[in-house]
Amino acid sequence: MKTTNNNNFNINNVGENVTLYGWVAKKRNLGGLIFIDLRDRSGIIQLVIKPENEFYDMAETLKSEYVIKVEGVITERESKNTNIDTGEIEVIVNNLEILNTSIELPFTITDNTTALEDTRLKYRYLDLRRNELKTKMEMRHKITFAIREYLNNLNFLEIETPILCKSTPEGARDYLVPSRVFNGKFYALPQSPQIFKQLLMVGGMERYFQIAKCFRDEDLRADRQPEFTQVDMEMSFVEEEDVMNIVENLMAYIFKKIKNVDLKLPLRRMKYDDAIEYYGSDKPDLRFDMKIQNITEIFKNTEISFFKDIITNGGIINCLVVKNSAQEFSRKDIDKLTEFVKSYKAKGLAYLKIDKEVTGSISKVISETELKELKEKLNLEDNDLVLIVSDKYNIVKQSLGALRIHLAKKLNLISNNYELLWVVDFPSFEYSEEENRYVACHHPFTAPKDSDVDKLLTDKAHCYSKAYDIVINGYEAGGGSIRIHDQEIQKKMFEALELTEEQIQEKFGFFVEALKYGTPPHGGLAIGLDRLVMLLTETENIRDVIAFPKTASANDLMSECPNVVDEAQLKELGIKIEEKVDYDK
RNA sequence: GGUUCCGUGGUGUAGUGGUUAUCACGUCCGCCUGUCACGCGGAAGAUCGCGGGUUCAAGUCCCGUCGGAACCGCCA
Repeated sequence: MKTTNNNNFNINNVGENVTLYGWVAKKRNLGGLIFIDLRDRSGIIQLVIKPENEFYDMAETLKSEYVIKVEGVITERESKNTNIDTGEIEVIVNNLEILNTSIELPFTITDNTTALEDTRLKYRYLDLRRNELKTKMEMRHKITFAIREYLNNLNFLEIETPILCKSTPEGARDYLVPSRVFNGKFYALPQSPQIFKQLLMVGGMERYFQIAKCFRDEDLRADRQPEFTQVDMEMSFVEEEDVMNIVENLMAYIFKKIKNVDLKLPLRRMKYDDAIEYYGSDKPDLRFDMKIQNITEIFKNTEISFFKDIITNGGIINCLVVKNSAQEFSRKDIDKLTEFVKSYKAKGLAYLKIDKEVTGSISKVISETELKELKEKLNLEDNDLVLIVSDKYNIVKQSLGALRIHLAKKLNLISNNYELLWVVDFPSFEYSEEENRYVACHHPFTAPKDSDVDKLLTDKAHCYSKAYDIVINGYEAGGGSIRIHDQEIQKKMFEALELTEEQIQEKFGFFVEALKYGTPPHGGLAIGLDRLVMLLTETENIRDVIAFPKTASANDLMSECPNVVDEAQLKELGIKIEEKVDYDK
């Protein structure tokens, strides 16, 4: 097979005869002399066709994105172009063949395209020809390749698990696939290979990994697609530190190889409760400081009525201090921030601008003692801005946590470093206001801390689990846990979740059965590959790192899926659509 | 399910209720022998997403709908 690589050539190849294949990226016809930028995956090389050349007329007919084959001689350029790698040379063409033509393009294939994303999504195959996407695809490949390399060296086996699975109503909504053989029955696409990887441990595989496609029928976000890829891992005979150790070393390997960044190991461990307390998030962004500060105590005897009400009702008062920025925030800016925290259910945003004379929403009502204590506790200086939310614990933390990120972006406080950490000691349960009971924070196979096993039934609020998330720059890049391998503890866990014996059998019967046959202690983790690639390619949009992504409403603008199917197809599956929506008009 | 923003030639845009709907790139035609964002001259190209309403008059205002983006809910 002939392969060419335009970018392989340089000044040392002058005089060589070469055969090149590629796309016409640009034609510059000077009327007697034609230059062509020939593009392949590796880059651009300039072709020259002179008037005396027998292929001159053919060259004149070339248009953007025609596919051509040329033979020619590598020659040193008269005038160099420092913008491209091959800028010192050009190819004097002595044979030209048009392999294919192209109709006019919807947008030009260029680095700084003006075309908006929806246009580019519709013609994704053209967008992929642009450097930006091409580089990201290459990067994604390099990352997955490095992962395979690393895990293979650690004796992991790559094993595929089913895509057609059993639906379980817990967690995210399933994508369902109707069964033709069993009318009325459905498969579900996996939300993750969770159960299978644990069964592989029961099956004695000891160390497993998979670059696994996962599916969740939930609404999308800038960093969330309905189908995405996890680097799924599971190991036998491990404890929390073993898993974290392997994964952070894998990360270090990737960061070194891809970005030449040296990670300092071991990575920092932060308790979940602390992450919430100081950063208002279980995925804190540590690239800037600005912790959430608790100032409830200062206002315990306050006369400020809405603070008083909050405290009486068991709420808290917390704040963020924006250093040396008070003057930058107009009343209008503060109003915008208020709207921002309101979208996180906070009732409002009180603020103080520190200066010789303190101003701001509560400056008239705050007592002298309170102000003095506040200044001391927060080390306030002139031109500091104090932003205060008072409400129920969760609302305060969540809104200030989000505001913290918002402000950092707005004020450009975020450093260029990569900040990785482990968030550990997740609670086993969280209270569901809706259901009026405790529900599992993670899946029901997550092992509780050894010291908390006794609390499973008696003190759910203080029961913590052997779960850990790896966080990079404020993104949850991966998460996992040590699983329950002891049947008695598993029974207790089901009991804690108020599952009846029937429900357990119906949902996880085969799995609970498997646990009885000498299940080794095991645990694992799944890395969100798309997010990892996002972070390493420095984009904030998950679509940028997926070859054929879906839009925010889970459409594929290119293939136009999902689509309506044949009546006959539905009939065969025994499916009737009750309300037909006419999507065409 | 909710909130906010967006939709105008192929692409990206301008457009205080009354214009022949702006500009740039691209496309097409002509000229041009060292360009690389080539240059110069000319031309074509738009049911202003769709439907309804208000008005003497709607790209512009209102309602709905479809499509796109971000966020909240959701994502065990």
